[in-house]
Order: sequence, then structure tokens, then C-alpha cells
Amino acid sequence: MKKRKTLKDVAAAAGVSKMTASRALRGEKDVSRANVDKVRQAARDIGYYGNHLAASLSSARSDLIGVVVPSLSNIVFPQVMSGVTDALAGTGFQPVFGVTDYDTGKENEILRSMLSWRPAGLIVTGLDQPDDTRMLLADAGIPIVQIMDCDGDPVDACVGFSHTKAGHDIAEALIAEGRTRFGYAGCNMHKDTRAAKRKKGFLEALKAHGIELKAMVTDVALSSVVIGRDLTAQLLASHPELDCIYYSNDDLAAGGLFHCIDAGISVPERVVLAGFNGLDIIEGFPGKIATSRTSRREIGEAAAKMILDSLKNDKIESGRNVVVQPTISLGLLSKGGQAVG
Amino acid sequence: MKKRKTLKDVAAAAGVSKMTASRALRGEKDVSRANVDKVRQAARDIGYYGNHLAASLSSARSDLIGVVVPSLSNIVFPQVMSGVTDALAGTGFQPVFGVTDYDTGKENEILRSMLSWRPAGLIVTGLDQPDDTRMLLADAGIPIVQIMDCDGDPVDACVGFSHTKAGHDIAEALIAEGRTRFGYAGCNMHKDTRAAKRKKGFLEALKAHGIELKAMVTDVALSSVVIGRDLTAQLLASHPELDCIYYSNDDLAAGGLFHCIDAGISVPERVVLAGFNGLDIIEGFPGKIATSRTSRREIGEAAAKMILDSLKNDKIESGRNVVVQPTISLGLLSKGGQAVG
DNA sequence: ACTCATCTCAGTACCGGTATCGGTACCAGT
DNA sequence: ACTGGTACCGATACCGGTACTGAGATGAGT
Repeated sequence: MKKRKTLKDVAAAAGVSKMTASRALRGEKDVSRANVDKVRQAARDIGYYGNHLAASLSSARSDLIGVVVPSLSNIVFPQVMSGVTDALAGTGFQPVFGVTDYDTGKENEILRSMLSWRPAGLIVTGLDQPDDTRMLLADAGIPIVQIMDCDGDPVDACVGFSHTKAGHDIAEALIAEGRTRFGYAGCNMHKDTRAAKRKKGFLEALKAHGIELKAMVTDVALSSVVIGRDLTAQLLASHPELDCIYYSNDDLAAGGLFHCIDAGISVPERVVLAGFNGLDIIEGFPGKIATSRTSRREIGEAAAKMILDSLKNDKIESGRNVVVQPTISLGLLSKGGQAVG
Repeated sequence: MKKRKTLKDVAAAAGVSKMTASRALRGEKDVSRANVDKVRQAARDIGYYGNHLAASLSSARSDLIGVVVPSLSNIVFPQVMSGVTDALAGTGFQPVFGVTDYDTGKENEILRSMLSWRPAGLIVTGLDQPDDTRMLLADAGIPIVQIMDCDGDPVDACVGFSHTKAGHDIAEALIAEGRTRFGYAGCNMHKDTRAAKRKKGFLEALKAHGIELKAMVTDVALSSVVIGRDLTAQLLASHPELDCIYYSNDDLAAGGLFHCIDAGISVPERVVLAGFNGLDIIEGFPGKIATSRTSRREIGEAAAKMILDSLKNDKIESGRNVVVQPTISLGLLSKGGQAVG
């Protein structure tokens, strides 16, 4: 096995010192044009591609941005990741992703592991980390941006929206449309604290109007279209009087829509199905579901830009809470909020 | 800003040497039980979490596995990533993801960047890298597993299936069902070489039966349900005689199904829609599309396991081509291949 | 001619760990 | 008591870069 090329090899091939080679490759000044060319050429010739390990260790800084998300199976998070990736493109920083499976223990473990790579910054999903994890983040001494939520107290800064308010607002909108007999279907509620907040906001709004939830079904599994189908079938079988179902997200609502299409139940006339996220896919659906549209890419981009800002200004800007309000789309035929029926 | 804790701090706190602390934390033998406890406790007390940079540099090995995928917006790749993550869980290895956007230049760049972190192994999507990228991989001296394809010559090893055969096989199956008037709709064909291979296999099979493609529409954008809708509307408007449409993937086929539901076109009776991947979501659809089901998670897991194997045996096992044949599901009412009509 | 600033380059000391190797303590066997 | 083996521990030399410091060369100013 041939030995890996090092900077010394490049320097030797170019006939300069290690130091000059290092500077030339990094594009620093204080190197003559002639030597820059010689070094660049030598590096290309012998196929040298650097060693971030050594560089980062030596310079006590790295170009890694850690990004921690709870899941990959919900397309929302890959979209956030795309946003981060795009915002970081061309900046010299590179995202590193970690997945927690909605498990706080795993989250702590992943964060420790990431911190041990001395990242330049961290983007973490959610505001509800346990104390030990919070401490870990607070002591890291690097910019931390928490995303997808703003109901709570960020370690440092956050970009997101209020899930409580999102649940509240869509309830208000549905009530304004004349809906009165509500059901709820959710997945993974014990771990997905943000879904739980939406549900909380939703129920609070109902209560404020003196409306009681008629029925609720949940499943511990991760949300999926198929489960949404099943839960909807259950709900409508036991409570055929429902005129609106709120789901913990769009995947479930989509399953609900598909069930209704197959069962010949008219949506949204007889029953309104309301989800959360505003997935692109629902644009293509044969039927309309209500939803709160969130801007995932933008949140990812904004978070990455905040990190870059902090890094540029060489200080951690605390307390910057950027709120990106979701927009409600009811997908109903009636315009301007006029009541149906 | 308080200084980061180092191993020396731990050693001092535990009253042992740096070396003993290092060994204790890594669980090596040659350390007394008492000292292991002291060091562990000291590390916990002062909140030490190690420095992978220094560790990897010093030991000339790292616990990173690079994973390069073309896209995050196609749920298939996050699923592959999940498979890799799961297979790596508890092994001490950590995946690092990169996204190429189907761009070979970006792919090369990302691979260089990854290699500069001295990963223990690499998982790369596809077999059709340009020569310079191939060279980069071949010279890396670490196990490389290429995934999602087996039509071609792997640098080292691969886990996947033949897209050409997949296209061919589903064409055969559809012809056996009595379909004769075929259309094709595809996205991103100029960059997605695997989709192009499926199309090639599909057309070859048609030709072998003396069948000519009646119509074809493509779009340069990434595939999505909405675009699938549009392309299908175009195809069926200009060629209402089609009795089968083959799509470059399930996203498009789903859009096609939704269009047909809205347009009152019966699927699969009047027109069969065939996609590729076997997404979980189609299980929930109000209607059936044909597809080739691929096992993404399993491919990710298998690739990760192959890397771990190579690492354990301390040699790179070349030429291991694992083929995971997709299974065709036509979603038709007729059983046993009896012709329709 | 001499001083001084500027540009270029090289030497040295790290960064924070780990591999290696040489030692010390302790015990069993003879 | 002496030897040999085993368990444990620490000093030292790195890994491959970069920060820092200082030196030589060159040119301008006087």
C-alpha cells in the first residue's frame, strides 16, 4: 500500500519549505506568484488533497457544521438539510448530519460525538433538550442554532415557529369555517414534542370555543401514509359524525384523504382533513387537505446563515429568535372564510 | 471563554498520567480497575468529551464512513442513509453524508473533501463516475462500496441491482399483461444515469417484441409528484390511445395516478402506470400503480456491513458484487399473468 | 553608503491525542 | 535470594498540519 501524500511531499516536489507550500495552497499572501504556481502544480502532480484532521487540530478551528435532526423518514428533515447544504455551498463550510430517531439519549450521544470533532457551529432540531444536553450545548463555546420551534428558550438562537400557535391557529380557522365535530389522529406523540405542542394548541383553541374533541386515536409508530389511512378508518368507523380531523402531520392526513377517496367520503365537504407541514406532494393530490405550510428549506438556510454570521463576527449572537410563521391553507372551496352549510 | 478540557486535565484531575487516562477512557487493558474508575469519574466531573481530531490524526485511522448520495429530495436516498446509520449504530463508526445534486463535478469535490478527513470507508451512489473521480477512489486505499447499481464495473465492490434489467423486466411483465401502446415520462434524464439505464432496458424489451414507443415526454427538473401530473396530462392529451405509461420513478407515477383520478381515467383498467422504487406511500394510494420494488434500507445496511467487514479483515475485498433484485408488483387485478381484454 | 520598511521564505513550537517502549511492583516457582 | 513472568504505568516521539517569529533579500529614502 502506497503511503499517503503529505504536505512535505508537495514541498519537496516544489522545492520549497513545508510552510511555503502550506501558505500557497491556502491562498495566503506572502508567497511569490512563482512559488504559488510551482506548489499548486506539484500538488496536482502527486495527487495531494490535504488532511483536514491535521489542519483543524493545528489551527484549532474546523469547517464542519453539525446538523442534528430527529428523523430521515419524514421528508421535512431532508428538506431542512438541503437548505443548510445550499446555504453552506461555496463558503468552505461543510455540514455533517446526525439522526436521533426522536430519542433524547441518542441525541446527547450524537452531540457529544459531533463536539469531539470540534465543529464550527451546530444546528439542532427543537428547543426541548434535557438539562444535560442543554448544558453540553451551552458550554460548547460555538454558535448553536435551534430550529423548527420557538416555543421555549433557546440556548443561543433559534429559527422556527410556534407549534402551539400553529395548532391554535388552524383550529380557529377550521372553527371559522363552521366545523364543530372534531377528531384527532397522531403518531409518535410521546417523542415528537413539537407534534404534542400543536395538539395542545389545537385543543386549547377548541376549548376556548367551548368545543370538545369527539374522538382521538394515536399510534406509537412514526407517522406514515399507511398509518394515516388506518387511523382515519378507525376514527370514522367509530365516529361517523366527525366533520373535521386534525392530524399530527401531512403524512397522516394524506392517508386519511386516500381512505376517504376509496370509501367514497367527500373531502372536504363531509369531512375536512387537516395536517401540518404543507408538503409539496399535496399539491398533486386528487382532493384537498388543509394544512399549515412551513418553509423548511428557508429555515435550514436561515439557520446556516446565522451560524456563518456568528462566525464572521467572531461572537455568538445570543437571543436571536427568528420566527417564520406558517401559512394556513384550508384547501376549501369557500373563499374568504364564509361558513359552509 | 473557558478553555476546552483536554486529556491532560482529566489526567491531572485523576492523578494519573495522560497515557493512563487515554487508555482508561478507551477501555484498553493494562489499566487497574481503580484507575479506570478514577479516570472515568474525573472525565465526567470536568465534562470532558475527547477530541476526535487529535485521536484520528495520531492513530492514523478514523471512525468516519463517508456516504455520498445524489439527492435528498427523493425519499429513496434518505432511506438508504437510514439503513447505513442503523448498520453502523453501536460499531463506533459514524456516517458522514454528502449530496451531489446529480452533478459529477460536485461529486468529485465532495469526495476530495471527504477523503481529506481520512474516512475509514466510503459508500458512493452509482457506478458511472468519470475517470478522475474513479482514480481518486481507487487510490484512496480504503474500502469503497458503490451502491444502487450493478450495471458496470465497481472500483472495489458494489451492492445494487441492474437498472437495465429492471427496465427490461417490467416491460416484459407489462407486455405479458397485454399492454401494447406505451408512453414514457421521465425527469432529470441527462443527469440521472440510472433512470436512463432503466429507460434503455425498457425500450430494448419493447423492441424485442416489435413494439414501438408511442410517445415520450421529459423534464429537466428533479422528479416530483406535481411534475408527474403535468407530464401525464400532456401524454394523455396528445396520445389518448396509450394503455401504459412507464415513468422514471414512483413520484412521477404517483402524479400520474392523481391526474387520472381527477380526470376520471380508470387505472389500471384503461391505462397502467408503472413507476420504479416501490415507495411505501403507494401502499396507501387510492388506486394501484405498477412498480419495481427495491430494498433501499437493505442496500444501505449491506453496504455498511461490507465496509465493516473489509475493515475487520484489514483487507479490501475487491470484486464483491452483491445483486439485490427488485421485485415487480404490477398492482393489477388479473392474477397469474392472464391477459387483459 | 547606510538605515529602514517590505516582501518572502524557513525554523520551531506547538495542537491533543496515541504507539511504543522501557521501566517498576508484585507474585510464583525453585 | 534469585529469576522470570505478568500487570500496570509513564516518558517520549511522533501524526500532519498551522501560528509565530525571525532572518535574508530587495528597494526606497536620505
